[in-house]
Amino acid sequence: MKYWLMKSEPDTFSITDLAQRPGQIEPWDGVRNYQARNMMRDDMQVGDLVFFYHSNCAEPGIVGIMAVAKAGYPDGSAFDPDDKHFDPKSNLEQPRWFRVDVQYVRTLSRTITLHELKLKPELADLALVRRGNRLSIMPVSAAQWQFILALE
DNA sequence: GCCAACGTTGGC
DNA sequence: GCCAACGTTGGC
Repeated sequence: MKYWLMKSEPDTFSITDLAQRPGQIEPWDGVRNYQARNMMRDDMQVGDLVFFYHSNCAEPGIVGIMAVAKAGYPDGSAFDPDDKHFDPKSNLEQPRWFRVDVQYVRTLSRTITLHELKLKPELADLALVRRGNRLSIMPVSAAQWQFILALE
């Protein structure tokens, strides 16, 4: 089993939104970055655990845990001309973008803030805290996962 | 709202 | 293949 971290702007989609979805499952679509695409398409498996990270908000940080409920499959939002994330270069025969389904696991008792994570030498290699990082999906090692959870 | 850091696009 | 222009991300 692997561990991941996925960012979302809470104004667009928050951990609370996920918890209120039917079955508490949500397709994680609209990702238009090749590195993130490759991870969803090739590496994320059912049962993998994922930190839910709130970005671009008053208190950026990890707010909850979710699980991969469905491995990578073509992101249909790329085929829909009315969708914000429509991409005319993606098609059914050769889909360019992929998504996974995620399922709510739990909300943390508090937000583990980006500020706090940056202060920990143990997390120096975590992509999230590295300068200039903009990846919206990133791997988390088992050691990093356990360390972060122990901060809760 | 600002802006640094990236990623992508497209002319050449 | 280079690189300037442009668009986006996301902390602050």
